[in-house]
Amino acid sequence: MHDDETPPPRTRGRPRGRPRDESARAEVLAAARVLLQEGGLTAVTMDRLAARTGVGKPTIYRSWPNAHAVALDALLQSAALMPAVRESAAPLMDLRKQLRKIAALFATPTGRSVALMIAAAQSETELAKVFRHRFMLASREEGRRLLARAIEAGEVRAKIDMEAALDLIYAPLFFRLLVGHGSLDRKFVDSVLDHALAGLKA
Amino acid sequence: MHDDETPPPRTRGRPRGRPRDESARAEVLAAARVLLQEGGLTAVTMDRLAARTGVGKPTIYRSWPNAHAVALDALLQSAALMPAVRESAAPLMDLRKQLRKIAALFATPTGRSVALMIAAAQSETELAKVFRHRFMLASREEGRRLLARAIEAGEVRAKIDMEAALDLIYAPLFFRLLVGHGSLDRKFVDSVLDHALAGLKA
Amino acid sequence: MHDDETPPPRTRGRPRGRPRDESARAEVLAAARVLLQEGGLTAVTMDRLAARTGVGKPTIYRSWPNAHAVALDALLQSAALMPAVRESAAPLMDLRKQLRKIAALFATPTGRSVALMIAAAQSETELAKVFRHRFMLASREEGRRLLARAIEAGEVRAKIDMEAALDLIYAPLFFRLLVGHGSLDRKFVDSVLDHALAGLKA
Amino acid sequence: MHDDETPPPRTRGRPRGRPRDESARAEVLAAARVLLQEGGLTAVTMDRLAARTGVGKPTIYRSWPNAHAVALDALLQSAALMPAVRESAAPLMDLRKQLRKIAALFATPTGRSVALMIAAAQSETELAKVFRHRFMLASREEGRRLLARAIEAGEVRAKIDMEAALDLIYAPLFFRLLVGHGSLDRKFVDSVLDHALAGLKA
DNA sequence: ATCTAAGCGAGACGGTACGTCACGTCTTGGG
DNA sequence: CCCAAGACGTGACGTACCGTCTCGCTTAGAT
Repeated sequence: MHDDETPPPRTRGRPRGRPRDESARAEVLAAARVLLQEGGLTAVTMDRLAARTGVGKPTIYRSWPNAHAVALDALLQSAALMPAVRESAAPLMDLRKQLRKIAALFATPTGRSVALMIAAAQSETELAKVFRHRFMLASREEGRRLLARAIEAGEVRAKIDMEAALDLIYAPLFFRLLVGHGSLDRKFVDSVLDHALAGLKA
Repeated sequence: MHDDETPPPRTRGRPRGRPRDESARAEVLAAARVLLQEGGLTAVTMDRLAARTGVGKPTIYRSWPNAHAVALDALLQSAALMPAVRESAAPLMDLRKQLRKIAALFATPTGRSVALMIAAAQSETELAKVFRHRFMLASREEGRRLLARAIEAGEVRAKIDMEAALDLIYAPLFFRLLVGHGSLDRKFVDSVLDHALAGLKA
Repeated sequence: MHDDETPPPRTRGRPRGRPRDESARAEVLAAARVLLQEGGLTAVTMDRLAARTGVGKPTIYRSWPNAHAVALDALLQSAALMPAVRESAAPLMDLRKQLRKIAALFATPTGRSVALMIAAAQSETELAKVFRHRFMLASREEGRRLLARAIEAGEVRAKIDMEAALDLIYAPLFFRLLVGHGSLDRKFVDSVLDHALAGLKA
Repeated sequence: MHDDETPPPRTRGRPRGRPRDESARAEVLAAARVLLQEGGLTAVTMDRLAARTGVGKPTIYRSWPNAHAVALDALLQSAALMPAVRESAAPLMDLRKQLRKIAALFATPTGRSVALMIAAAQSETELAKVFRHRFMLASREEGRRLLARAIEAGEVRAKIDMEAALDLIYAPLFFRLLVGHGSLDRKFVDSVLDHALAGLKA
């Protein structure tokens, strides 16, 4: 997924040469997941990944540019991250459900990894962008759709600053995850959304 | 500031022996500031600090537990960070002014350092707590006071969830700083505040 | 030349399958020669040979057991190495001419490669033996014939230790090549031969 | 001995800072000696030296520029290499004794290491020069003195080309060591010397 | 006027991880 | 059945920092 080599636009045919060993990639990602849990992001080192999996270091470097990239990929593969919400006829309720799911995810050990990842993603790499879009903005985009539908339904007034509104709703979640100054439970999520919507309603 | 050494309970008199060289501490912090700007947080290493300042590594370790601590201290010393706002008779305007100041700070190169610091502060050290309280929560506490005064003044209704409201207002700033998906200008700040207050007003 | 594969005892007909591409062998040897000049023996690596020639690594391994073998082969192909001396009626003069030729060869860049090759040939491989016989002992054998003829002609006394005498004459050349403590010019060659023959003459 | 740092001409006082741990250096050299015997020069790698001795790799690099340098140093420390011959009243006999000693040394496993070292010393480093002078030329210089005394004593005629004569005597030893085409026993040494001296005698 | 404890710079120490290179082998699809 | 391409596990390379330690030298209060 974070392969550093842009495949040539070979319209047909395999790319020649021995294909990469996908099982090796999978093993590396699995090991990265274990290491993430055991010791956090800093525990995910190339040397350890290679030692645990029996995969050679150059092989890992062929698929990822550095150890953080592996960790990120491992995190992204963690299933059901930021899962899409089934959209019903009540967009604001869908929004609430989505926020609750995110909060629940952040409350698990994975949440800690995500926070560390946000931290590591500060360096301006392509990787960082991928992470931000996949993790921090994907839900926000889904929220944009839901909010638009709420406007159509007349549940939210049309004249809002969509970007500001979205940050208003999603930022508090990440803020609490990063700062840890308060709980990330359903009550908090509902309260945030209630206060935000109070200013958005028709 | 982050000195790890509990001062001996010597009730009076100097502690015997050669006193610490305060000028060395200052030089180290200055060098840390330069390194932060030059190459970000990862550029602040003990070896480089020692080499640039001519201060011995053990001397630095006497005052800080690790390189990140020095960087944090350097950042904290950056004057006028999160400056207190002079409180006027219009608390909501004071709040707006404060948010604008924060946004302005985040838009400078220092903002980038702050973001990196937030990242580094993810590890659960005493240091991280200091940083979070000093940087991320100090303004929020000031906001709490302002909001309380606005309630007294009848500009905001009394029945609000203060914690949620505060996150609603402050989180978007940090969110944009960390994710960088949008500008951190006055327009954004005002819009966020307007939408938030719309749900809070009496 | 160093092909490790015994040709199948197929008495007639082509050996089945795609025949080896002889042009590939030539390209590899040419690339090896270039690399030898550019960076010496250590610059001749399989990866580089394959990359420069567009020949697959396994293909190279089919013809040579390792990179040094290719370099040696390239060196051996350098034409006119240790050329046979046309034998005249004056065997001692022929000997002198041969030594001068060797010294002249050693004084060229090729000489440096030969020295490196001698070095590399220290490991006890079949390759090393080939190199030693082809490079270091071939001339010595020619010298043996010349010396024998000189004995027949009465120019050298019969009672000599032929092996010792040959080393006496040829060793100094290689010694200077390897150690580089003195020039390898005609004057040196003549002087060595004069002193050696002084003890061998009838 | 091959320390890469020229000590400042500090006439008095220690060089500041923690002094190097000489016991670590000794351990490394000992390990190098073992590795040399076990697997020859190529077995002496930094990783193995570090692993066997418990000395950190950077520490080894502080004292030697690369693994070959360690091996060379280990070899040079091998006591009694190219030992000085006690000079008697019979310089030609002293010479003979010296040559026999060298041949005896070359016949031991150490001889093989020396040959490998000569090989490795082909690259033009400072190390190579040290090795050549210490190993290959030291005895030759001793021979120069002995030959000079033999001339004084009238045992060898005055009009000889000293450089050529020395190579005539010493080169065959190294030649046989490197090429291995014949034994390096006392008989060979004596025969070489006899034939060489036959052309040098008064 | 000593004595003595602590801080000072310098820099070596054992470690860990880095990212790269070359090795020699293996595995593809295509010729 | 050979070919190129190229991925594979191995293992060494030389470097950067880490946080600790050991030096000989101030420095300055306590004796």
